[in-house]
Amino acid sequence: MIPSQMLKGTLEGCILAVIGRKETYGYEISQQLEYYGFGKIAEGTIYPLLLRLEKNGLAEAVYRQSEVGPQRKYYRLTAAGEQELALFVRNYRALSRAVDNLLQETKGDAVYEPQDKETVAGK
Amino acid sequence: MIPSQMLKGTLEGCILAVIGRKETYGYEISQQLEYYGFGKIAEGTIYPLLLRLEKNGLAEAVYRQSEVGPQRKYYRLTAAGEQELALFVRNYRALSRAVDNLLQETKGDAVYEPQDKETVAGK
DNA sequence: GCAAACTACATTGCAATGCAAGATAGAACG
DNA sequence: CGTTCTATCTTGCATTGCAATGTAGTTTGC
Repeated sequence: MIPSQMLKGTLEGCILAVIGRKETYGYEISQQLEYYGFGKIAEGTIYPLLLRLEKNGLAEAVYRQSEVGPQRKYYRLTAAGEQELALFVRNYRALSRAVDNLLQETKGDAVYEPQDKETVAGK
Repeated sequence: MIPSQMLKGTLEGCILAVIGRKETYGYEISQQLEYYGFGKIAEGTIYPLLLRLEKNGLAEAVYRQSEVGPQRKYYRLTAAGEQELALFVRNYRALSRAVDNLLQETKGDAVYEPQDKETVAGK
């Protein structure tokens, strides 16, 4: 279920993308991420991340009443947030290409030629 | 060039993939990664990671002489390392699918209906 | 009314990991 | 000898996902 280390750096961008689509709040974001196949992302991950986005000026928030529970804190992207999102997409594509290049050759398992002889040495 | 946070968790798997293709050593791995589009990965990243792989039984190493410089420490995957690599590939694919799902809808910028009624959920 | 369940947000402290900076050392070349 | 390229390693730091925990409003059932 997607190891946490692999989410580092990616999750922030993904949450920017979620917010960028439509104004939304933490609890809903966590449901969205699950829907998209990220698995259950802990609340202890999401809320601090949202606060960080706000603190860094990438998102801004307003409280609104809910008819079904406590107040919700709705986030939307700032201009800086949209730039950051665009940057994330570029970076993610770059990583994705690199990994795909590599794994593609890994599949077949024998693309590189055999190398020179052994000259063993202790380890 | 690919922010460091985004490499977390992914880099280890990629290095497993590089080693899995053919026995190789740290310095060459760094050149391979650059060739594949990962950018320059610091040596302070690669060598500790290789030591960790060895310590965790995912790779094993032998020293060999080089004709052009100091000794090289060649790594190859253990059986456990190959399993770990296979696991990484599965996890990476899962993440990749999730992000692609999300970004795909982000592109057009207006895939979600302007709702405020529930009727919720994904498209 | 009261307990449970769901919604909703937040904080604390920890663990994993990429990286900068710096050290060490062999080989080749002018 | 000094510089450059090859090659490995260590220390300490910053970032960030997450478990654990706390708070609080709303709804439902007894």
